[in-house]
Amino acid sequence: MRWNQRITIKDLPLYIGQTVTLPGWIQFSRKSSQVRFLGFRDGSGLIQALLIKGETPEEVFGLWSELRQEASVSITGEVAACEQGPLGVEIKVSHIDILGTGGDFPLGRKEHGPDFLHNLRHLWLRSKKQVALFQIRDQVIQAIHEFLWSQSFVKMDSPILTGTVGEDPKGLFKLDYFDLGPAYLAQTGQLYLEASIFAHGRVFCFGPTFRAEKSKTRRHLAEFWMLEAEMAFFDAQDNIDLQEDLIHFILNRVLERCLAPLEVLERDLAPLKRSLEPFVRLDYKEAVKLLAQIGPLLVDGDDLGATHETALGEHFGKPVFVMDYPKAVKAFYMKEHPEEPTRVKCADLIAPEGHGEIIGGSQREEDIDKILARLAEAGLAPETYDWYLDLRRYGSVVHSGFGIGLERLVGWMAGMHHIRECIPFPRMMERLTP
RNA sequence: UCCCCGAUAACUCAGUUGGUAGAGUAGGCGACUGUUAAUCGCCCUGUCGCAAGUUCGAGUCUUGCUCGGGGAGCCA
Repeated sequence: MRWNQRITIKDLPLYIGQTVTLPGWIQFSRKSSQVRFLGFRDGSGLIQALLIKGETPEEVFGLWSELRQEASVSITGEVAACEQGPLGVEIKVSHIDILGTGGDFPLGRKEHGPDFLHNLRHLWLRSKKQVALFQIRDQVIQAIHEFLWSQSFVKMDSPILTGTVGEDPKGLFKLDYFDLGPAYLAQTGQLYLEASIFAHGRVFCFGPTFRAEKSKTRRHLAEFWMLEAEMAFFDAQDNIDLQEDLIHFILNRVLERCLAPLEVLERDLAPLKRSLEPFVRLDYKEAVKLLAQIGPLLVDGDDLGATHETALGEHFGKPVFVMDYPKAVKAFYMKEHPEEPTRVKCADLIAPEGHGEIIGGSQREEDIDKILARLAEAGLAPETYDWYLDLRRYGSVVHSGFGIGLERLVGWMAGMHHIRECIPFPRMMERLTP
């Protein structure tokens, strides 16, 4: 049988009354005197398999002691309708082949601490909630690609090894690169995307990003996946409109296709549905005024901290764009505000429920002299950016872009407290294995 | 880098004024006619993170170290 003709668990509702053979793993087992139950998983779904005394052959019934959690087995049996379970079917076992034994699987069905779970991440991924979480992550990734490709974006992968320092000379992972001295793991693909818009108009990249910051919070990882998009002839307003449409598209997709995984994770859907409304758009100065009333106080000119973000998210109960920050707290490539030269045309999107900033974006400065001045202020060597400055020398245009932290986005939608669970193998300050 | 908290059975934790450790879960055996974290009975499980100090005596008090958790800053 060809691979694509195999029967898997998700197909079983179509096979009621028929006998099928399925390979998979035992998720759990329970028994009473007359009936024994196996939770059986094959990657496409989870189903309950029954061994019934007097009905199931004795030699199969006698295999019980070997049918331990995470043993791999091939099960043959008749598919029957049943009330319980998401698929509404179960399988009455007539034969079992043991493929691989289970042993004492270290993860039980009870509570475990984060350190223990992360040390066993390679096994933890098999558990029900983790399976649900990565189904959601996968849908988010698919939705991002679908939306952007449907809007004429071209995927232009950016380099991971880079010699140019992106924005922050600190916080970079450094390594030796042949005879050329130090190389760095990319913190952003933005400058490369800016180069690409002149060829393709609208581009994006989506890949791992590395930050050597010694961050120990539930919102930070040393390695995370970032979607970055860059658009020619988009001003700050267009940029925000696009971001809002993209997030709405992803959210609709998750609410359409991920209801079962969201239920497994016990995600309250009300805040997600509320986020289908238009997002709040708040000028930085309005944010300062609002925070003066609702607290915590934000000093005019300072960057927002985590507590400010949480307060704004709680106040509105849906995502909030905070726009046009002070120039001093933002990167050199952001476009100077035409009316207020102390500010830049940027926006961060803050997710509700304490999930913090999930998008950072801006219109880019297209005036080469202003960029040179900003580089000098920041103490960055202009010759390092010579190729980037070429983009302003040859056909410079209005353009904008943004970056989305995938794990933060997934963490918000799935309602995860900590984003370290939202990536298969998290890389943090004190954790490099598995 | 800074602040706070923690480390006791395979896991999650309790452990009183300092007197050599206990529960639940997991595991083993048994019971139970359909279980959903099943339930019930019995049994098993210890370098109390490491090192030093105080003391007749330290899981408990002191110091140092290691590891972990939460938060800040930075950012996505």
